[in-house]
Amino acid sequence: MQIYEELQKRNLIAQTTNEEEIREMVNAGKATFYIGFDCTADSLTAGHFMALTLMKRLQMAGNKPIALIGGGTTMIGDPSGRTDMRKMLTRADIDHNAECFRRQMERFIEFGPDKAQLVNNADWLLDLNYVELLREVGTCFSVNNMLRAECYKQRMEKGLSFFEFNYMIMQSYDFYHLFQHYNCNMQFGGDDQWSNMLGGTELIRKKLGKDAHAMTITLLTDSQGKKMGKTAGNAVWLDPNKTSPFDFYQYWRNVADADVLKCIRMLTFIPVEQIDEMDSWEGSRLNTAKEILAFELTKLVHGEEEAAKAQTAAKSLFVSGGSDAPEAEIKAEDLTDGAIDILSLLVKTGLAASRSDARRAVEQGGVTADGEKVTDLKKTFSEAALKEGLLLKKGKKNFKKAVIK
RNA sequence: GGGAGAGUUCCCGAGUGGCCAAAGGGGGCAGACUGUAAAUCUGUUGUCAGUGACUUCAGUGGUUCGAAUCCACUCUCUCCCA
Repeated sequence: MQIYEELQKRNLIAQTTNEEEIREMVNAGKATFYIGFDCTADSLTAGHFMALTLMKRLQMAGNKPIALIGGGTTMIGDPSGRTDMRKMLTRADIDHNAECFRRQMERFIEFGPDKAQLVNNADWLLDLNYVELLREVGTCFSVNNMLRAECYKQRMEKGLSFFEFNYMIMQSYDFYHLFQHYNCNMQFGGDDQWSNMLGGTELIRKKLGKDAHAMTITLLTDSQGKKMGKTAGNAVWLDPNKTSPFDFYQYWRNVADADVLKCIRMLTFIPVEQIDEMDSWEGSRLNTAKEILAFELTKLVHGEEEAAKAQTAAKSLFVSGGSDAPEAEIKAEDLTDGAIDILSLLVKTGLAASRSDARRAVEQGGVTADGEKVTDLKKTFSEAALKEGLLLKKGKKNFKKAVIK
C-alpha cells in the first residue's frame, strides 16, 4: 500500500487542494512539505504529536519534511478557532519556547542535510519592512475573501483586531518564502489551518504563477466532538516534566470506547491491516485496545523503557493495588512533631488542590492510605510510615506514593 | 471624534441595597453501578484554624449601619454614527 492510500485508510486526510497531484507526488516521494508549529508554550502537546507522526510517515515514504517553528508568527498569534486574543508573548519567551520545541522534535524526527530540515520563520518575518511588504504581497490579498474565511468568521461577532487579522498574511508569506528558498511545494497542517494555508497557495500562484499544494489533517476529536489531548482544559504535554509518562499513558488508557480505534488508526504506526482486525473488538475487549494505544504512544514519545514502566505501574495499581505509584516527596519541614495530617499530605502530594478540596475528598470517602479508607480528618501519619512510602489514593484513578527522604 | 450598551466565581449566565460565597446550566471532583469506557443516579464545587471567620462580582475612590447591586472617575470590550 502506498503512503497516500495509507493516510486515507488512517482517516488522516481532511482537505486537499488537488488530490490527484498530491497523491502522485507524495507516493513518488517527491514532495518537500512543511508543517508550522507556533510556539505558544514551552512544550509540544499531544495535538502537535499527530502532525509529527504525519511528518514521520511521509519521511519514511521518501518525502522531505521541513518543520517550521513559528518564532515570527507567534509574535502575532493565530486567531483561528479562538474567541479572544491570545496573550502576547515576549520575544524572550518565544525564543525559549522555540528552543524547547526544537529539542523535542529532534528526538522524534531525523534532521540533517538530506533528511528533515528545521527552520524558524523569525529568520525572515522579523526583518520585513512594513511598506515593502504591503507593496510586495498586500495586493494579492482580498479583504473581502479574508473576511469570508472560516477562521475569521467566528471572530466577527466578538471582535478581531487588525493585529491578528495579519496572521494569515504572515503564514502565507512563510509558504511563499519556503517555496522560493527551500523548494517547498506542499504545506500540511491541522484542518483549522485550511484558510491560512490557502492564503499561501494563492500568494504563490499570484506572485510566481506556480502551483503549490496544501493538505489538512483531520483534527483528532472525541466522540463528543471535542478536541482531544486535553484534560480539564489542560494540555497533555510531551515534556515528561509537564506531563509524566505515567499520566501520559493514563490519558490514552482512559479514552472512551468509541474513540480507541480511531486513535490507534490515526496516531500509531501499527499496520493498517492489523488495525482493521481490531475493528471487530467489542465490550471489555476494547480494554486491551486501550492498553495497546497507551503503550504504543508512550513508547513513541517517551521511549520503550518508560512505556513499559508506566504500563507495569498502571497494572499493579489497578489490578492488585500495588505500590508502583508515582512518588511524591515530602520534606522534613512539612512535618509537625514528627507527623503529618492527612489533609496536608493530600495537598503536598498534589492529589488535592487545597485543604478544603482535600477535606471534601475525605468526607466523601474518596481517600485511602495503604488500602485503608481514611475517614478521620485529623488522622496523622508518622515519619516512620512515610519513610517506607505511603500509598495514597484519591478517587479511583489518582495515586501517589508519599515518601520522605 | 459622537452616541448606546456590557464586564459576576473554571466557563456560560441570573442577581439592581441586607434573606449573597452569590440561582440555573456546563465542566470538574467524589460516591453508587461498571471494564481504569459510556450512560444514569447521588453528593460536592472560593479559602482557612470549618456550626465560625476571611477574601471575591473589571479597577480606584465615595454614599450607607450595611454595596455585586447606588454615585464619581478609570480601564477593557461590543454595537451604531463619522
